[in-house]
Amino acid sequence: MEFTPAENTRKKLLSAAIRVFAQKGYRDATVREICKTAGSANINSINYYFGSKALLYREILERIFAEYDTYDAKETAQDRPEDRLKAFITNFCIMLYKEDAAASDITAIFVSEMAHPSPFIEELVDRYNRPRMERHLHMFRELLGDSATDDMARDCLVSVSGQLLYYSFAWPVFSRLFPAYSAGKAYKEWAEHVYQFSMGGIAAIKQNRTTKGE
Amino acid sequence: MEFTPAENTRKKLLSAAIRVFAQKGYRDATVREICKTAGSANINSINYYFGSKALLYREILERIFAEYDTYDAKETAQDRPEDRLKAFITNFCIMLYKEDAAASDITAIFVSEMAHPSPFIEELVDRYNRPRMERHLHMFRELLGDSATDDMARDCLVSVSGQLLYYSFAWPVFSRLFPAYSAGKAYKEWAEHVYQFSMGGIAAIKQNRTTKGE
DNA sequence: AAATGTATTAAACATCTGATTAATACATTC
DNA sequence: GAATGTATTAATCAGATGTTTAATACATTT
Repeated sequence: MEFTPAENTRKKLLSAAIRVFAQKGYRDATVREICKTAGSANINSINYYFGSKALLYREILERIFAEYDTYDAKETAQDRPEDRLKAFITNFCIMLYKEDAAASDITAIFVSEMAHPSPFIEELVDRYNRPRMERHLHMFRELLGDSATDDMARDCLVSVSGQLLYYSFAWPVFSRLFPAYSAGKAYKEWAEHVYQFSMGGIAAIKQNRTTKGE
Repeated sequence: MEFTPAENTRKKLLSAAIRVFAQKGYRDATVREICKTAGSANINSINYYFGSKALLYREILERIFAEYDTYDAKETAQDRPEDRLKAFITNFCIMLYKEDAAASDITAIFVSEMAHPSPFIEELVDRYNRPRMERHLHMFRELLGDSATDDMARDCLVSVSGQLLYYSFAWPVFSRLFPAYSAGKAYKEWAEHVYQFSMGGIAAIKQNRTTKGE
């Protein structure tokens, strides 16, 4: 399958934009740098192919949705809540840290949205985060047992999410503290640790609740 | 104790800058908005009193160091590693989430530095993060027991830090998912949860290591 | 009272950025 | 082969931003 020259330029702009947006964030990424990264494409190219910088960014977000949706099936296929938690953690680590530059760039954009939201944050939350959050809350209630409150499930969700997201946004600090650590190499061990740590944490919360309740 | 008019203007500029930097980040904060927030101070004021936007930002970072140093004593005073962990978690939650606008603004700047570091990041890591990291690694090795490796201690440190920092940087997403949640009101309960969850997690890591090792 | 130093204001400058326009080259179609 | 539509380039615009300069007001000192 061949592409027209135009489609090639468009594709080059898209992957260049993903890289630059991931490194600089939406605001700090300039159309000039994106065009330069794409291989000396003209400044006008972005407006020609995408309409504006904002619409280019929007199209990239669309690709994030599509990419992430493919991971959901692996998670929901599991029966036992422990296995769903394990799949959730593993998938997230793969998405974030596997040595596939494209994938980790996409996630960097996603994390960048958290810290400095663009005008598209509402849509992103509605389409990506909310449905997953509902699923995960249900999963934690199963893991915590009958005496679990909604607040407990939410706190556990935050505990796990916080661990998973740490490297993504604290990397500039962490990498200076542990120069030898490579997130790309270690993501399997890290996923295993998060699972062990979280199962222990959930057990402690569950037991604490049971103790208090009797 | 009275201040000269100049000192008043300088102080007003400083607190206005903290607020604006916290909301917008270093790059997106404009000197014009800072001056406006300070009460219609002239645009030139920042260059007059601080030399430049960058030097103003640097002075604010200095204040963050001073603020955070005051919390260290409470933590290191504890004898048992469990109590130090509890103090570490509690202090962090107070710094991050207590309903003191000035403190939470300072933390927002700190977190913004993590995700999108300014040229001052090296100094910030050296002066603030590294000494604390060493202390905390030591604490986790104590909690994990003799069979603990450096990697285990580091992973547990990340697990706790990730939980603590989650709200700070994921707030734009989280607040849309849980509109009723108030980080300022709930910081005590959150600190208690992180402590329980983390002690359970540490126990699980410790036990897993012991099981494997025997 | 004059002189000096500090504080404030207003205007302008230089740079960067997203967007637009006009012109040109290329390919396809009729 | 002319006409039409697509792709690329170059030049320019309008707005925002950090900084600088010049002028003015105020306070203190001599």
